[in-house]
Parts: sequence; C-alpha cells; structure tokens
Amino acid sequence: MNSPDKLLEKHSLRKTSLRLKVLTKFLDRPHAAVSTQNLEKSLADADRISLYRTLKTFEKVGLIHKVMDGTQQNKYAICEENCGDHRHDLDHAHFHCDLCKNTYCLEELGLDKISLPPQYTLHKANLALSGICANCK
Amino acid sequence: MNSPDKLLEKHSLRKTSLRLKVLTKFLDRPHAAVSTQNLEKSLADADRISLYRTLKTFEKVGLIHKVMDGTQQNKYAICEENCGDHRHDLDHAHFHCDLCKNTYCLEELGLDKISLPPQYTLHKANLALSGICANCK
DNA sequence: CATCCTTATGCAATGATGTTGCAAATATAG
DNA sequence: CTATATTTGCAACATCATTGCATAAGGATG
Repeated sequence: MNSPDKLLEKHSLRKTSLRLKVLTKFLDRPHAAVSTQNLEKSLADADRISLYRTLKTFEKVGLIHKVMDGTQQNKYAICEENCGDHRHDLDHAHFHCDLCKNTYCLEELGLDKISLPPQYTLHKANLALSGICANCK
Repeated sequence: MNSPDKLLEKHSLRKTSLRLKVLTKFLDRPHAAVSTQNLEKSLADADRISLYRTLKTFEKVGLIHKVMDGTQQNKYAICEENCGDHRHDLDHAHFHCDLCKNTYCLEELGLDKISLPPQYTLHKANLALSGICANCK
C-alpha cells in the first residue's frame, strides 16, 4: 500500500515522473521531516516551481503535512495512519538534531495531556524539540 | 527596571531613537509575541533594515527572543526573568489565536514533564498551540 | 560644550524562498 | 490513437531578510 504508484492512485493524482520521485523521497524517510531545500538539492534536475506545486498538491490531498520543528525552514513529512484530513501532528512531537540537522517524529511523546486555561479552544498543537539525537551521540 | 532607557543601559547599548521605540513596543506587550511585520507597520517611519538590525542586536544581548507560534511569521517576545543567555521558552507554551492573530505566552502550561527517549539530549523545547483565545470567544 | 572616535542608521544592491500567468508537454479516458 | 484536461517549465514577480558602504549620531574625553 505504500508504493508511490498506489498512493497517487488512491488520491486520484496523475502519475507523473516528478510526483513519483518526490513521493519516493518521502517514503524513504517514513518518520522524518524533509525540508524543501533538501528536496531541491536531491532533485536538482527538476524544476523548482513544479516541486513547490507538487508539495502543495500532496499537502492538499493529505499525502504529506507541514512540520514545524523550530527551525525557519519549511518541512514536510508523509502522513501516517493517525493523520486526519485537517488534523496532523496533534499526537506527537518533532525533534530536530542540532548536529545532523535531521528532524524525527517522536511518536511516543504524546500531547494529549495538554490542558489549556478555561475559555481557550485548541485547534492545533505542535511540540518542537531540539538537541542531540541518538544517532549523533 | 523595565524602562526602555534602563534596559538599554543594562545591556550596554546606545540609546538611539529607534531602539527606544522598538523596546517600548515590546514592553507594551509583556506576555505576547510581536511579529516583524507588526513592528514594520507600527514604526512605518523607521527604516526596515535598521529595524531588522535592531531586533538582531536585541536578540544577541538577550533582551528579546524568537518565538515559534506555528505560523510562518517571525516573532519576538521580550525576555522574562526565567530566560537564560541561551535558554528561552523552555518553560512555557505559546498560543496563537486564529481569529485575532495574537500570540500569547501561557506561563501556566509547564513543559518540565517532557521525557525524551534515552540517548536524546534536549536543548530547546517549543510548544506552539493555536485555536481561539479567551478574548475572541 | 567642542572634539573625536566608535557605533548605528539609511540607502542600494543582492540573496533566499515562494507564487502567479501562460504556453507547451504529458497523462489518461474513450 | 486521439481528444482533453492536467501538469510542467519558464519568465516575471512578491515577500522577507542580509550585506556593503557612506553618512549621521551617541557618548566619552579634555
């Protein structure tokens, strides 16, 4: 079910060469976030504008979602089972390693215990952590 | 101790007209984050580049710190007592209201209970929430 | 309070990132 | 294999931020 072809089909998207390449990049890193800069470099032959449009399309149909990891860079990660149409990342944190610059999804670290002051309504929650990851230690 | 003059003096910064104006803006909103766009508008007569440089200077000496509130906009808030030289926001969350677009610091919502997987070292933590604030409800 | 030296400002130019319009190329249904 | 709707690639543009450099201003000194 997580072949690039099947995923595009599932979301009624045409299987173009760029989309397959981009989607493969995301599938290669299932629990990590990928920056647009990273994609631009690793797909240097592709058109920059088309890449941006591909990402927007993927985001709109719910294939990927934006990740805030505390850096200024825009990042995306492939949606997992628990992603709803308009709810992403409510249930886990992102950890950005200061050394290897990778961003990992920490599924274990739940956010369900957040209790806001009265009168506040919560729509989105995003816990961005940074430091040194296990690989770099 | 929180007069603009005194604060600049404390950090050995020259008291220029722009710095006093910018600092006053931050002091006016002690527990909220201010975007660069907001500052640009409210200080329309000032030079944009000088504003950016002022913010960088303030950040470097530890007068203000960057705030990630989940929006794409760059925001800053004035440092409180519990801000260290290189540690900010480890102890509270930011809430961005989808209606009034303001960002508030929620001091009550502690982050001390974060327990990372073994091998991970935590440097920064940033909890960005969004929804509807008490004022807008 | 006049002078001097350091620092900050304002302007021009440049960089990084992302978007829009439009013609040409491509995927897919029939 | 053809028709048609979608996607791509290019140019131009928009926004946000930075760098270099000459001028202006702060503030220590005599």
